Amino acid sequence: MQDSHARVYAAIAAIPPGRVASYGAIAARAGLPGRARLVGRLLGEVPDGMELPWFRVLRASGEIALPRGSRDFREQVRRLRAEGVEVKNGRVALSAFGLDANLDRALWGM
DNA sequence: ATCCTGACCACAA
DNA sequence: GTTGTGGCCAGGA
Repeated sequence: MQDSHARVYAAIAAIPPGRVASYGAIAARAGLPGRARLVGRLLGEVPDGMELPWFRVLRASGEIALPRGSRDFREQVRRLRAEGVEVKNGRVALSAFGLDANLDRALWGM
């Protein structure tokens, strides 16, 4: 396993229950700014058994990244709501539940 | 080596 | 809301 992969997993594992973070924010917290796609790729390869709060990772827009109506999509909504995160129309308000709502902008913007 | 794809992101129209 | 553009880069063909 690559060191970068381990750091991404650690960053995801560090999201507290009831909160969410974007792919970009996770990458940044893993010391890999600008590598949001790596996070997405890794999440697609998470083995069923692995203990990881993958459902707390959303797009920068707050949308769930999975296809609407897919089994995993519904699973993600269910698990988020189970810990108090409001999901409206496949989306979460990062301003209310996001860990670093402004981090993405700070990294790429300006 | 190249080309294409993708649980991404921001910015400008 | 919607493109489109450019950036990122691992994996597979």
